[in-house]
Amino acid sequence: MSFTRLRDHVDAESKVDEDLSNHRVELRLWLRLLTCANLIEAEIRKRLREKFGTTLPRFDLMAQLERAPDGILLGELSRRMMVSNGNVPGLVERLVQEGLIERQVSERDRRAALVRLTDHGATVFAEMAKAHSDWVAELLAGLPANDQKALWSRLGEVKLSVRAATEGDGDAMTQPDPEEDR
Amino acid sequence: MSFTRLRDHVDAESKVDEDLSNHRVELRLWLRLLTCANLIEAEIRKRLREKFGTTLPRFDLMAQLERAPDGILLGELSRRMMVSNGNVPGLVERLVQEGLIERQVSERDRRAALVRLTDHGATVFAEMAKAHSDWVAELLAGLPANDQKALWSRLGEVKLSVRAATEGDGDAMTQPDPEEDR
DNA sequence: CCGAATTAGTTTAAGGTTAAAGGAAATCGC
DNA sequence: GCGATTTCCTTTAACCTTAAACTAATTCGG
Repeated sequence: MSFTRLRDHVDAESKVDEDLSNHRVELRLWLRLLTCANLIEAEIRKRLREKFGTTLPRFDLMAQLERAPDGILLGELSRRMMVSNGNVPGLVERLVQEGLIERQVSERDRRAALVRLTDHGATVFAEMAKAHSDWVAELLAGLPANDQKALWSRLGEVKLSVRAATEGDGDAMTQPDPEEDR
Repeated sequence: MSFTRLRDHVDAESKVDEDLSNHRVELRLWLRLLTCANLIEAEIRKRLREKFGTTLPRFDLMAQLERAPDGILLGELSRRMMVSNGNVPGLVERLVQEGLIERQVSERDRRAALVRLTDHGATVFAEMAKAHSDWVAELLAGLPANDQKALWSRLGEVKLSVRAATEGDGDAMTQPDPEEDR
């Protein structure tokens, strides 16, 4: 993805022009962030397909289950995956068909259903997770470890800034971060 | 999105353990990068829908056209948008229906078709681009300008690292960056 | 208790996304 | 010229995604 432009000039002194120059910095930052995320994500999707015949959403779903050995409710799953509720049943159904996960309706609350990895699913996921980790390391190998840490910290500021700016604007679903992103 | 885990321990000295600790750093960086991109993108999608009744892909397509006043070929469009070719005709058709863009088959090469913004499309896009720029500035307002610049630079390294790692592995389509991301 | 509100999940319609296969026009090599 | 190749675009099938409407079970307030 990509977008926008803005043909304005910086180094002005009025409030308005200061704002415009800020826009440019922020837009450029956002566009580059998006470019990086898209490049990495595209490569991971491609390799998941080629090496494992699976997709990123399926991998992501299994990753959530791997962390919840006792099973997890569909609603909680959609929250952790940061996707809408309606997304989940289809995804779950496909993984059940593949024998990688299993569904179990709760006895106590017959609306609720727990999903968890099957033994086979756990085995398959372990392989994929290893490969995934290696791929990410490979893709980011060009950055010195210190730069990686610095980047991670600054992205923490980004996260806070965005969360602060979107809080309460109908943002009912405050999304949890992935476990490794704390 | 989110994924992966890795329950390993750092501070070892063998090559293998060093690698594992590197994985953790890189994974954490990637997951946080992804979280940030998703948070921002979700908010922008939401506002485009609520305020303008449109979608991010449509906005993105129009942004590309806005930079190419003489029109652009569909293939070039798909390259700049970083989406596959098959994606474009449907998107173009919807925007043509809305009267925002126009298609014109080339006289010289009857395979080729140029698309460009209509006058109405240009007007509408200008409004949206202004709002979009303001939104991004708002979302990133929590970061000091210096941090933004530092982040932008480091993300440049990320981009290079990923490009270097994916070069030649069947990566026929080396994607151009968005204009503001140079 | 029992009606109202809440909660868990599903379905639906519309759209975005991809890889792969295919059609049509232009170009290349001889 | 003309067959092979390349290029531009479209179509297809499968999947992912969302918001919104809906079903069903549970809980809450009297």
